Amino acid sequence: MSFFELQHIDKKTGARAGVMHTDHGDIETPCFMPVGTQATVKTLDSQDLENLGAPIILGNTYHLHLRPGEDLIEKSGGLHKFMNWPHPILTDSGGFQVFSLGEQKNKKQNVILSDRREPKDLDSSTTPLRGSAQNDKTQGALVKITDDGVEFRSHIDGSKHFFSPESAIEIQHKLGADIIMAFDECTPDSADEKYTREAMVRTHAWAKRCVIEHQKNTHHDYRQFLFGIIQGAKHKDLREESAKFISALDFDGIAIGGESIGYNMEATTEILDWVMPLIPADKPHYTMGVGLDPDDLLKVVAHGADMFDCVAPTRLARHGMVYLSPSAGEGVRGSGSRLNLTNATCATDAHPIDDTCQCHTCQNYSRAYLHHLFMAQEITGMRLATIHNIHYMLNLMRTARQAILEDKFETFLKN
RNA sequence: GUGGCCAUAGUUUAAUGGUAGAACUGCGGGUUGUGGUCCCGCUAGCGAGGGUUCGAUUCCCUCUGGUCACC
Repeated sequence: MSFFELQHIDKKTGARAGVMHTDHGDIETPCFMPVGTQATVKTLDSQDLENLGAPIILGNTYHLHLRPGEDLIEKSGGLHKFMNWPHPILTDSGGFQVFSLGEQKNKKQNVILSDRREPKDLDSSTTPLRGSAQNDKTQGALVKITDDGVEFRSHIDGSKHFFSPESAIEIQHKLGADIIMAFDECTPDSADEKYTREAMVRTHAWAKRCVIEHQKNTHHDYRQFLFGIIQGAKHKDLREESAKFISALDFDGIAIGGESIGYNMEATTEILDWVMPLIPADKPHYTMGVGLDPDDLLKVVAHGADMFDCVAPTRLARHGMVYLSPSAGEGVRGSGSRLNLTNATCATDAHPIDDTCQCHTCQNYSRAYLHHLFMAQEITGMRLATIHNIHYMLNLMRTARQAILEDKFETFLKN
């Protein structure tokens, strides 16, 4: 059986419904993938995820390599057995951390290398990303990027580490996820075109090396699928070149990465318009980092995306922010598409978060109770809010998929 | 009972003879291929009374409350 099966394309919008077949189960698309960086979707355990019906979750190579280490996880029987999750898993390669940890360091040092809101022209080609080290004792640590790979410092203890395309794939083989990602470099949008091209060419060379390394995989008796990642920032010519290059390699799926993807939705949909016609239709399309707002999922689905992940539903939940469906009227309060449970108005509100929601949290608990848990900083509040937000995203995708199968996705978008 | 010291925002505190600054809390906003991290706004204060002074949160007196020492 082939890995990906494209089942239907919505006649009006082009939105796709399909299914990915893995040896740990099928994943119906479009699908939202909850992020479980350190072998756990924060505050939840595998039983919670089972109850939510999560088809697949993410893990992160960077974090798991640093702690507890891929060797221990392999000895434990792989990620699935280690975390007692028998269903599909995807691991990110760690390439994004080069970008994101560099960003965090920059903020700590008040060095503006890349301002996401108002991009500025910077000479990034000669300025290595300042990296790692939330620990200021390791101040001055740099992420060094060469054609060989990336040298970086651990955010845990400041120790030096090195990722190459080969080692990133080898680590992911040991971790044992069903879907693994090529090692890429995510360039800031503020980088100039010269540097962005250099990074893209490097990412392409790394992609080829990842494919070669992946062919040596002998770690498991089940299949691991490898996805390539398109880069090129906001440059149309680079994006098109990258889409063609990555599509020509022997990848099982195609991802679209970059700083804008998921953050700037206008740019995201424009980039998808550029690259989608160049990507094979018989492979799944993964937009990395999309899902800050539930509507964002629908926007990229309408542009041909099949899978996406975002930390927003879980991170927002831990800060008391929960999603509200458009139909959550009926005496409930909340502005826009989400509600802050820590708001004083929730203190005496006997309603659930969302009267129309079928999740465990909304079926059993009031806003007043959840407000209390957050004000008292009780960890159960985070868990219950996380359950709600994950349910919201998964449910949104289930209903979207149904609409696509019935050629009703356009009207679905309007409601 | 006597003597000393103290009293500034809900809390802990800073400065000042020309109407007070911060931290935490509180209220609200933000959040990318995850830091339960972090960031940004806002609200909120001179214990009471009297005196000196053009003007007192500041100097003086009394009261009230707290605190320490001694008896």
